Amino acid sequence: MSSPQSQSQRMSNYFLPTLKETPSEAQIVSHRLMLRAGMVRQSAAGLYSWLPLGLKALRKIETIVREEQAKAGAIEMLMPTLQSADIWRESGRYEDYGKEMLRITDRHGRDLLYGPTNEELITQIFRDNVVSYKDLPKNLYHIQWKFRDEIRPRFGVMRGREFLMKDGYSFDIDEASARTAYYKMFLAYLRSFRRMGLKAMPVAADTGPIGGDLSHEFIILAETGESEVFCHSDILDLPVPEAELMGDDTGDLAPLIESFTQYYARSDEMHDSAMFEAQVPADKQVTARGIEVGHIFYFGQKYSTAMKALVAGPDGKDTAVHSGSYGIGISRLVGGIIEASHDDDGIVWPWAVAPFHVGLINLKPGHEGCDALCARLFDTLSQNGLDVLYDDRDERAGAKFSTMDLIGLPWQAVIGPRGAEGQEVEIKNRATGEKHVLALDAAIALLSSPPESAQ
RNA sequence: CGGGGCUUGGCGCAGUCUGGUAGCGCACCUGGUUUGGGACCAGGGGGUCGCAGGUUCGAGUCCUGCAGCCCCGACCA
Repeated sequence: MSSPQSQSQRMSNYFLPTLKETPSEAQIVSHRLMLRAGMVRQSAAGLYSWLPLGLKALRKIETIVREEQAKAGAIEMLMPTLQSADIWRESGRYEDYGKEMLRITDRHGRDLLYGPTNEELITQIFRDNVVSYKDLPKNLYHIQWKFRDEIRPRFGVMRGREFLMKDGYSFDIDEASARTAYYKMFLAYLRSFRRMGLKAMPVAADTGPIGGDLSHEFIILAETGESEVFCHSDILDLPVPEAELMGDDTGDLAPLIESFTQYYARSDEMHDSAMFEAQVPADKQVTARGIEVGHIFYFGQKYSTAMKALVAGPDGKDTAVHSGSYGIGISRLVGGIIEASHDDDGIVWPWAVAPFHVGLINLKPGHEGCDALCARLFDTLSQNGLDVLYDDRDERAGAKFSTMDLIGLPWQAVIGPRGAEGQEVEIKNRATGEKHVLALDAAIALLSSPPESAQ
């Protein structure tokens, strides 16, 4: 009964194994809630199966990233999870990477590895297929599972060993145009995180051997964040520039970027307290905890030189391309969003990444009036393109309310015998707890857009 | 990888010190009563007690080895 684009579900047909009690291994709130809400199950240290509800949230985040990458001109592709060790030997990282890299030998005795990142592979693809500056610039990305054999995986999906990441790579003829590529991604990241309902702050990051000012981490603020961040409070309230501001003529992106980078913002590893005190007025100094959800950096000719990714310039001479890489931790974001948005009763999903928009509760399945009104609401919302999770189980009211609060869908629509009588629906805003009793049409109108507080 | 802890039914736990053939709550099944914030009564199903050795008439319990998982630290998207 739902439209093709809607992914509405009846709970009686769904797979949503919720838990009343928290499994003992989960310590932080997002991990606890993801287990209790039936989003993931752990299969081994740092490895998780994504159950239907968790997968839906993951896919929504993925879609936002994909759309914003497209707007910024990046092109999607897909590279394999396993890579040949040969290209890593070429770049010199096979030896350097250490035990974090999972090394595998196939039946022929060839050395493979489960990719922790893809600079080598993309560089190989690039050099084999692009030979002229006329084909530049290019920005290629993929969204793929990675593996890093962390010494100590923890925090659920926030620091698993296997993780879903969007990683993109830009290729430019010189540093100036590479800088433009970097700026575009900087802005695309701000927009992506804002769409997910997050306040993400770009902080200066270590540029390593390359130097320069082109490396930023994007941090979302959450009390349980892994690192401490120090910033000027104004950076938190800067408006995020719209995509329309970014045509192909991007010569003047620098001022936009500077509107962010002019403020002091650093995580603990780069923090300089003397500089902080000097640059930020006391009443604007913010110290908080955050979770890194993205990292962009320019690495120049590091891989292109080592791996001979050369293109002919206008003068006919070969030069190594200038590259940058741009990562977003997609699976980590699921945990990060929950860290940033929950309460004592459960998750509070921002509209854009909620697994379903509306949780519909039938207080009395089998009651003719309730069933009919629920069916009408379910069908209409679904046909309007909304994702509805319909609790049609034969459970007590309290159990349904608790489950719905736990999984945290932005809107709850409750229909019981009382309301069915008058064709009325009780609507609850999950974030604020605010309730309204509305006639069917008014309820449909309200449920069709985000609750204000979730925007 | 250093330090600490844990492993008993799907989940949370007791039982281990002091050896005697496994228990509680939740969940699940059946029947009944309930029915707007995780109900109640009665009955029921489900566990080679992480694995492998050993001691013993007898091991969840004692000994040895191994594995898995969690926490703190160092490291990281």
